[in-house]
Amino acid sequence: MARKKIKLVWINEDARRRATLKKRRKGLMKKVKELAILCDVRSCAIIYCPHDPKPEVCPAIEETTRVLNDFRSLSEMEKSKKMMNHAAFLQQRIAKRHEHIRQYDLEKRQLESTALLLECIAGSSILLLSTEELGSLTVQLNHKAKAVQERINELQNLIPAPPQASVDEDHNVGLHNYYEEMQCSAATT
Amino acid sequence: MARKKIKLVWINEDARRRATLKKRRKGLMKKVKELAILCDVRSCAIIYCPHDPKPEVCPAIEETTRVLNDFRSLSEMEKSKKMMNHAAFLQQRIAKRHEHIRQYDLEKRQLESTALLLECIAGSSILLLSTEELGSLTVQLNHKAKAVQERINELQNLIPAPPQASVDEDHNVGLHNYYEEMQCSAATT
DNA sequence: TCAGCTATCGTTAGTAC
DNA sequence: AGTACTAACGATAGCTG
Repeated sequence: MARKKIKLVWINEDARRRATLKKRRKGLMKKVKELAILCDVRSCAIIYCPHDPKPEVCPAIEETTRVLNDFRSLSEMEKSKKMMNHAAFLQQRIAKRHEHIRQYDLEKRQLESTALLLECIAGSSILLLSTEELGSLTVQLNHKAKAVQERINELQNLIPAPPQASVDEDHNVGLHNYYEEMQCSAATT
Repeated sequence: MARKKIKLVWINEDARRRATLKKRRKGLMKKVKELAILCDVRSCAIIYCPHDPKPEVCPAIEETTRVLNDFRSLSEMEKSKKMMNHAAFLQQRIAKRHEHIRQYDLEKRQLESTALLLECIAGSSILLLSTEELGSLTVQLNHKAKAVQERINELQNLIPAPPQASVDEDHNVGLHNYYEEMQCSAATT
């Protein structure tokens, strides 16, 4: 989009790809925030950077608390205006039933793709999880993760601990680490 | 960004705001996909449109399966090139230990904000969950959801079933439905 | 590696239908 | 409401220090 038009394919050169990622990530996050302000929509973008296994950038944590604080500071009158009464809610539930039915179709399709995802997690480094998919995968991942963690612990006994990392962090490994662990497990079996 | 520069504030006119939302949402999703392709990062954007309480737009479900299918269709040689061997993985783990330590700090901070979120879920309709936050919330939500579901079932007995929705969908309610249910529960207690 | 710098490109606000 | 158009604007690829 600048001095030269680039083709929409994986950038091979490492430096160029990382520069692009940094620039575009910044631009993307800006646009997410702008949209949230301009149109008052809850919006969130998540980008997992490779080789940077931190939970990652997301315009959410600060933004979330800000939005929630705004709601909290609303007057009680404003709040009650936003709250529907009991009867209204029941009627709304009826009107929404057909919506629900459509939604279950979506859930069904998601379960299918979830099965595919789970299959690939064990052997690939390429992952793209949506919020919904993550939710349904969490339980299954936790089971898988336990077995993998045991394997990791076994392997830990085979290598010396590095000088600057004497802290034993292995008793509490977060979900986002499991991708590495699984690759490790996959490579050893 | 066009005929006239607009100030970064909530757009008051309903038609103009909706038009902007539609255009920018499209552009945003395009950029998310581009970034995923150009830099091979897992990326995801979620936008909740007002008055449209459906699970919402996300460039993930089709994209996920597409990306994974691409990976599957890679030759076995290409796959093995992407796989690291056992020893390399162990060395990589050592190098990444300090990364992990930093990560646990972040997790701690996230737990704090999660507590705030959970508090607000019960009483507000304003939600903005990141992937990580959703992951950690799922377990707690499932407990909450069970209690809410029982309440819903009680209420179901007080209203007649609508003609076009005779399907009993209440035995299998997805996570994304719980927001409504909780509002309902909150309004009735 | 990182932070400017711009030419150039992509996005989009307003408009017309 | 939706599409099509286009002038203007913002984002950014490649460069430089």
